[in-house]
Parts: sequence; C-alpha cells; structure tokens
Amino acid sequence: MSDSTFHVDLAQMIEQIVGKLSRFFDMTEEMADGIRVLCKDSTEFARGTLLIEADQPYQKVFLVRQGWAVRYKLLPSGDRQIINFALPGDFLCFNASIFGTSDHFVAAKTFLQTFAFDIAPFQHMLTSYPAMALAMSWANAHEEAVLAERIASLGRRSARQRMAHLFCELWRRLQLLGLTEQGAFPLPVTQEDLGDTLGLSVVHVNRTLRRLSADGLIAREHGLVRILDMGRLQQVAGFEDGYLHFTELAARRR
Amino acid sequence: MSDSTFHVDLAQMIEQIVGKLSRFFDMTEEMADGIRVLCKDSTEFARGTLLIEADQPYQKVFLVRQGWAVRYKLLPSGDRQIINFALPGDFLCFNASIFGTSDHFVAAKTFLQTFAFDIAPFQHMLTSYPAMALAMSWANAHEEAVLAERIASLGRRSARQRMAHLFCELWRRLQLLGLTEQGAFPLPVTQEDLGDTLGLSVVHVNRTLRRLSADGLIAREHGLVRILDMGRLQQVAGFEDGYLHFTELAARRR
DNA sequence: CGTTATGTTGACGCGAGTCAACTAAGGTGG
DNA sequence: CCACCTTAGTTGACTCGCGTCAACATAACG
Repeated sequence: MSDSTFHVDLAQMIEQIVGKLSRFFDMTEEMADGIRVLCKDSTEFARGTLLIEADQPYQKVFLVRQGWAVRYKLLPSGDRQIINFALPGDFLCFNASIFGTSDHFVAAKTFLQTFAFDIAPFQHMLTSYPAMALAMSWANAHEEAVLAERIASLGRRSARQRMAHLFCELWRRLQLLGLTEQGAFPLPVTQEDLGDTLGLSVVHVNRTLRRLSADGLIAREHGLVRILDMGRLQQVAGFEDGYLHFTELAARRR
Repeated sequence: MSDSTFHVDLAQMIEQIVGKLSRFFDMTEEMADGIRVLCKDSTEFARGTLLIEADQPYQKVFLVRQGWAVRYKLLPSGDRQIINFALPGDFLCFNASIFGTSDHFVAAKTFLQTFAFDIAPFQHMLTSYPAMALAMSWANAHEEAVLAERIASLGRRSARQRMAHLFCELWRRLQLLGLTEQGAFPLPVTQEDLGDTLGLSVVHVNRTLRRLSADGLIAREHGLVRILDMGRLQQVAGFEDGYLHFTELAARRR
C-alpha cells in the first residue's frame, strides 16, 4: 500500500477504477468524486497470496487494477475447482460482502494491484449513483454469464473443446483490455491450474495442449499463448462470443 | 393473465413477490406500495413454453410465483446444457434486461405462474428503495453461488456424487420454500433434463439413479424424490450447504 | 548448483458415452 | 374405453476419452 500510486491523473484513475465498464457507461463529475474518495486504499498482493478464504467473514471488496487472480473451491475430497479468473477491471469478493461470508477462496496468480473498498461506503456509492449501480449490475451479470458458459463447457464439451474455448474467451476478454499483442495473450497459470479450471487431470491438460500445438492452432511460448489460427480455434471450441455481451456494450455507447 | 389472482391480501402478495427474500429483508410500507404497482402484471405459462430465446432482445423480468423453469444453452453441436433450475422466489431474465439480449433459453418445466415486470419501472424501484436493491443483489449473488457450486460438481465430482449433490441442493432450496413433505421433494423433470444438467448421458443418469435407489439413499415415486438417508447422501455428495448462505440469512434476521 | 515446482511421456484401467432393443406410461382421437 | 402413438424409462454390450500411476525431463529459484 503506497501513496505514490496516487500521482496519476484523475481520468486515468477513473479508467482504472471502473475498468472496462467506464468505456461504456456515462459518468458525471460527481461520481468521479465519489470514486476518488473510495479509491484511497490501494492494496497490492504478492503472487500466491490468499485474498480471502472460504467460510471466513468478508473484509473488503476489491477491484483488480493489474494482474490475475483466481476464485476457487476446495471440495471435501481435497480436489480443487477453479471457478474463474479475475482480470483487470473485475471485482472480487462483492458477493462475499453481500453474504457476510465467502464460499470460496481467492488467490493472486501474479503480483496483483487492487483498489480495496470497505463495503459500507461502497454500498453507499452504489445507492447514491444509479449509474454506478447499473455498472455493478452489468459486472455481476457479465460474471454470471461467464460462469454459465463454463458450465456448458464442463457439461458438454470435450477436453480439446474446453481448452480451445477457454483460450478464445481469454483472448476476447484480454483484447478488450488491450492486454493482447500480435495474436498472443499472457497466461500466467500452470497446467495444473488449467486442469482445475477445466475439470481435467494435469496429464490430460498436457496432452491436449500439445495436440492443439501440433495441429497448428496455438503455440506456447514462456507464459504466452499465441493463437495461430483463430478461425479454426473458434470452430473447434464452438465459440460464440455473444455471451460476453461486448458488442452490445460498444453499440450502446454509440 | 387474470385479474382474479389479485384478490389476495397485500401481505401474502408481498410474500410472493420477494419470495424467500422477504423473510430476511425489512420492508417499509412505501416499498410495499411500489411493489403493489409493479405486480399488476401476473403472467402464466403452460408447461414447455419458452419464456425467452437466446439472442433475442429481452422483454421482461420475471419473478417465479409457482412452478419450475429451466435456463439452458444450446451449443453449436446441438447439445443442450441446463444452467440451473428456477424455483418460486427466483428471478428470471434479470441479466437479459441488463444486457438487452439473452444469452440462453428459459422454458417452463411445469405450469408456471410469474409476475412480469417491465425493466424500466423495475429498475426505478431498485434505485428508489435501497433495501430492494440489496435484496436483488442478494438474489444475484445467491444465483451465482449456485452456479459456482455446479461448476465444482461438473469439474470434480463423479456422476454419483453430482446426482447426490443436486438432490441435496434441491432439498435445501425447496425446504426453505416449504415445498418438501416428509422427506420427499418434487422433481418435475425427465432423466434427460437431469443429464443435461449434470453433464451426463440419459443412459448413465438412469443407471446412477437406480444405483442410488438400490443403495437405499433415495426412492423415486411418480415425480417425487424421497430421501431415505440424508446423512449418507450428503456424505456421498460431499455436500456442504454453506454456499447457499441460508443460515446467515436466518441469523441476520435475529 | 542442488532442490523443488512444473512439464512430458507411456502403459494401463475405468467411468461414462454410444448403440440398440425393449418396456412402460401418458395422451389423443375414434 | 380401447387402439394407437409418442415420450420417457430401462437394460446389456461394446467403445473410448480421460484418469491414474510411474518415471523422467526441464525450468525456476534461492
């Protein structure tokens, strides 16, 4: 937590705060003020740090500024299931703050920069600024849509299709954030993480990745995934980006 | 749609409207008035009716009063994946109203009674009454928690465990609504529906159900599931009800 | 420069899918 | 009220995708 991070101009800060949402929802100067007050508390986490544990009372709501986090569950059997990846612009622990208790773990997969809000003033801002509440609703609905699509993957897609689908999804989400480069996107997770995300064993993740590479669909290079043939990858995945609702967002802005 | 359904007293109507939420959140008389206006439009659907289709513009937000509905996706391959079951007290199409377009289908599994809200006045009520917005947040968070647990099931549980877990979950949800009787709950869905929910083939659903019966965990009787040994069923499922957050709700009320 | 986390590969087994045939139940019209 | 038809449920035989086990390779890291 350092004050030096606050010597950014307001516009940039707002951009960070509402993340991708700020591009699509109008904001008044009043809201900007409210946000400025809220965002006094910037918090950073080292890679591997737990932000919250299951069954623990909540502490804060976090907004990711930079880095990746994972939400996951530990089953009584000891197995782990990753629910989803949180990227810059995503909120964390909002639900925990509603419930008062978390039902899952959240951990930093990379060095993680966040804004941390106490729930009371955060809720107050939502009730004060309907546009912020709408943005929050959008964020929640978006997250739920991603979970629903993951359910479809786990229930009805093969290992190869799941992997391809995950890559298509990450590509689109990161692209919107401007975090892709020349057909490649960062993937700072282990093959075990991928397995726990897609419901596969590590061994099968490995085989699936190598097969996707061998087929010329992707290439893996040092924490990056390069998409070599997006058309075929989407076809393999059965990927249709409608559930992300990015195009409607862009349209609304016009 | 008939006016005769409105000759119920206000208290009962409110109870229906906010469903299980009304037991846990305080309501003012003003809110009750707002709700009364909103709920003028009661809508019923025959079994099998589609309430909304994927890629279609939204129409309404629905609150289930009675009956079951399913939310599901159709993949490009033609496979179907059921996302979840909507029970009395659950909202439908709220996300579609946020996005402006639905990313999934919603169909009535039984004769279905709902309140149908136009999105504009509904949103207006949420901004007017923070307690309603909080209740809505709770409902959203709850739904997302259920999806997250389904992800864990699909990713890391066996067919037997998934089935047991689904039954435990439905039992708890229906119990809260007072819709269980003597250890049994209604399950108005086909084995194909169960398969599309749990990511299994119909054949395997059948075998799994028979094995659970043979083991004395459940009994199936004409649209009902009777739980014969809840302790063992929960153990098989690895069921821990924390993710439903029902106990916190009850505690909050005290 | 050892030590630990991560990635890779082969052999083998099992849980769940597929195919196919049949039974039972529900609904509809004559 | 039966004859028919369609939908839902049941069971066995066979197949295969993916898990498990085990050994090893490589990269990350202090």
